[in-house]
Amino acid sequence: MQELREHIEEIISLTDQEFDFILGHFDSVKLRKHQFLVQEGEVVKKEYWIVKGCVKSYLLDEDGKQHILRFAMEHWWITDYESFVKQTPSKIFIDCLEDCELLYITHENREKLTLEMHKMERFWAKKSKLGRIALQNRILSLLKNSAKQRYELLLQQYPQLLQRVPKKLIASYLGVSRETLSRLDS
Amino acid sequence: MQELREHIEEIISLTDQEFDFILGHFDSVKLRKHQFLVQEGEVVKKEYWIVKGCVKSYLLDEDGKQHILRFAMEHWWITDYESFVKQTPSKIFIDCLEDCELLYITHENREKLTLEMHKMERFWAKKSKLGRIALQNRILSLLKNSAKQRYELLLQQYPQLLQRVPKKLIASYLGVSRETLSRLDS
DNA sequence: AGCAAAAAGTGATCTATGTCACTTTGAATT
DNA sequence: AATTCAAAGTGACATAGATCACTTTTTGCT
Repeated sequence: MQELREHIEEIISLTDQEFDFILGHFDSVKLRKHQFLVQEGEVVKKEYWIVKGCVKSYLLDEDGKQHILRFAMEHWWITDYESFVKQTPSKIFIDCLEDCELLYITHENREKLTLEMHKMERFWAKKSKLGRIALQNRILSLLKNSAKQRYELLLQQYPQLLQRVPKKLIASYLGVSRETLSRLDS
Repeated sequence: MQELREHIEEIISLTDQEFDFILGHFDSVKLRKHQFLVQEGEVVKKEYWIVKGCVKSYLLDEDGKQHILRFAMEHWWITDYESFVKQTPSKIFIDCLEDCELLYITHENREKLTLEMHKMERFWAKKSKLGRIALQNRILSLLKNSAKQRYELLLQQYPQLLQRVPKKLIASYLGVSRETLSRLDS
């Protein structure tokens, strides 16, 4: 898992032993397209790091309509942070858009690792701050930009996304109907 | 500043000396209605904790239209986290909706205190996690709920808000025009 | 390759919300 | 208390986007 090491070392630097120690707190799992990482109602015990593949996290409303919270792909972390942090039942689903290879750390191991290794506490603190900033910017975009502008910004920021994710899901992420997105094409 | 102590002790517990040590890293300031905590373009050096009063943070778009990011009042933290964390120029403004009494900690002192006192690192990590979760839920609400539902949920969650904040600002926070909000009233 | 299912595009129509212009109400300031 | 300014309400109209129904294209599957 050289890739995970590089990922972590973008924020903190590690010796070989330290990385082995960290990795010892993770497990790996392969899931196929359509399998779930998280289902509504469960108390989420794992945070995932994507080695290979692509997933979506979403909420189902009363009418069974799906609202995409976010996508995640290679080298992104994903879980339901509300459930994971508060240890309360999840309101969302996370499932695979492609066959996936994942690393995960349990809530317990993450707490342990945080205590055992102060650097990792700093790593996660930084990730949490950056995650918050990203969400802030998404809210600003929802308030300020039209559907078309949001679409263009998304394409600009993640050009690969369109190659991997059906447009109807992108529409949902942007908060518009798939028909509207279709007519937006620029 | 007994109130700040109580606030921090909701998450970690402190001795008298520890709290004094923490408080030594803060300063206080009084600002009058319409004065700014943060202005667009500056690199934000302070995080504020509101002792008394109420502020808004917002972005001005090209047309000079104001988009409210959030409000904050007694016992809430506020700053532009993007600018504060990354030390880049802010895109937003924060100003007082009422005369305010504020405590603040500089970026430098916060870093220092984080290093000097591990408990406070944990406190801020927790705050950051909770802040992220709140933003996540706001996004879900923007995607899932109608303007009317969002308004009703907001009133339910912060009934005091309407007493203190003009409706046109609440409209902006919800992402609708003030006329629409006016016609929504239920 | 051949079939079934999902995704994407599109026309017609409906609806929520925005915009503009104006009035009324209320709050702040001298 | 009088004057001024900001907030809130409202009618008329414009428009972005939703919804429904149907077609076309693309993509899995066996």
